Amino acid sequence: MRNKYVLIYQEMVQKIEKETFKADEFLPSENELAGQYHTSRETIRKALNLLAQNGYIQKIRGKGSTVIAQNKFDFPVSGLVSFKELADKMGEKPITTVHRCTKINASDYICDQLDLENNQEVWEIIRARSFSGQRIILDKDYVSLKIVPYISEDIAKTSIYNYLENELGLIISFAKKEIIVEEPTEEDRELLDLEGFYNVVVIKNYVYLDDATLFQYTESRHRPDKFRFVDFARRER
Amino acid sequence: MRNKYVLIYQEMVQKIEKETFKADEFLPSENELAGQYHTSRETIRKALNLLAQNGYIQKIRGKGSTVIAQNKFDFPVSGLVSFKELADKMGEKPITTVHRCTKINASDYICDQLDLENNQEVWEIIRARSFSGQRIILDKDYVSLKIVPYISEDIAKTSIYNYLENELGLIISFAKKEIIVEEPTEEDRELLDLEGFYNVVVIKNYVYLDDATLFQYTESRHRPDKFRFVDFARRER
DNA sequence: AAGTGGTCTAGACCACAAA
DNA sequence: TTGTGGTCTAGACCACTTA
Repeated sequence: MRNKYVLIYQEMVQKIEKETFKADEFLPSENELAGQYHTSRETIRKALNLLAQNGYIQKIRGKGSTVIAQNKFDFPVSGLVSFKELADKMGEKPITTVHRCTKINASDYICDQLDLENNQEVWEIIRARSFSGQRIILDKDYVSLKIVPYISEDIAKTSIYNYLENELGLIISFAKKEIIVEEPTEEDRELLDLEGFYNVVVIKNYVYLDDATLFQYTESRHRPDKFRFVDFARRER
Repeated sequence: MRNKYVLIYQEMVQKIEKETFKADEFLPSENELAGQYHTSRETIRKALNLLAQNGYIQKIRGKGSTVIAQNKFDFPVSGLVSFKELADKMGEKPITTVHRCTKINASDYICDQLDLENNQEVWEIIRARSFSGQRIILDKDYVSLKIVPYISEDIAKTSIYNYLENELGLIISFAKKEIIVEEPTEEDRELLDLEGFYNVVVIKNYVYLDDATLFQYTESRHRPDKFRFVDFARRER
């Protein structure tokens, strides 16, 4: 049994997506919902705040909470998502090729990115992702050996996140992300089908655990025509 | 006098940025803070949740709330920011050139983006942004005439957001944003110093008011070497 | 066992919108 | 005036960490 407010949130997401609650209509008031769910108003408010944060509703003081149209984007991904989760949402079946999955002494650049002492050991995992025969994305992962003592090529082939969370019991909590555009490296040209494109989109991802330790640095290098980033943002007051 | 929890949040942000609370150290417990601020624990928790959402702290059950290092990015902008606010943060002084600021009948494409009936009137504002003599960004704004009856070239030259919020009293609430990479158009080549770059980064922005009405569509077209997007994201449960 | 953060409650008062 | 969402309180119980 999960938290009440999360359950209410999930149920309301369902209702919005199935259009039991339609776009531009008002939800029942907080007091009504509190009655319907046999709970207190503050608990309802926690659920509604989750809906607002994730772009499902807009709360309007004195009036009520109105449902925001979802159609503008078919692909409402913002935040921290593994490649596999993301591909699932897009309904595409990518093929992963593992080019490297070995322990190395971290280069100066990687030490810097992962806040490590010089020459500490890390896992280096390099994988290409293909969609309909085209190699579109190059993922380069670096994970501290202290936190993850072992990774196999098989794991790299399926889902590292699944292994870390379900097998090792690590809890991934937040990430800092940077998106820039770069010239392709030799490695990009070799491992991707760049088809004459002169740039790659690079997503640098710094991933942190539950206890706020930085444990993974990832570069996801995309062919520019296949890159898309979608975000929902509330204005800071 | 603002809300108590916002005041507490702001005060704690100050303390984190001035390193009264240092990275990797724990904050006082929620009960202690409630005592210090002469308030209830739930109010302290609202302030701490704001800090967590914005990447200042990580809460760890059973232990406490630890301060997250800020240094990883000098430019922690995520979300909805006008060009001018953004340039201010970067400490650069851009020059704005207004190429167009006129009423037009919206094209099919613009009607589609703004959810308008055919041929409704909108403001079209096209502006180039120069940094140290280089024209780097092309901003194309479309605003429904129904909501904003008048915009002058002078306003376009300074800050439209300032005009909308402070003069017209509109309250901008949230935005949906999409980032993609495109080939430059003729217009891009004409109005930007592309310096041989073969791509532009396009940020499509759908801006909504307080009452959840869509009122503005903006395309911000960047030279790829000058584009950078930074995000902080918590993993969805 | 003691201290921490996470959830939930029942009630109060406020600011705002609409009739 | 009524109903809405926004804030705040004081207290309860729980799950987890550490000693």
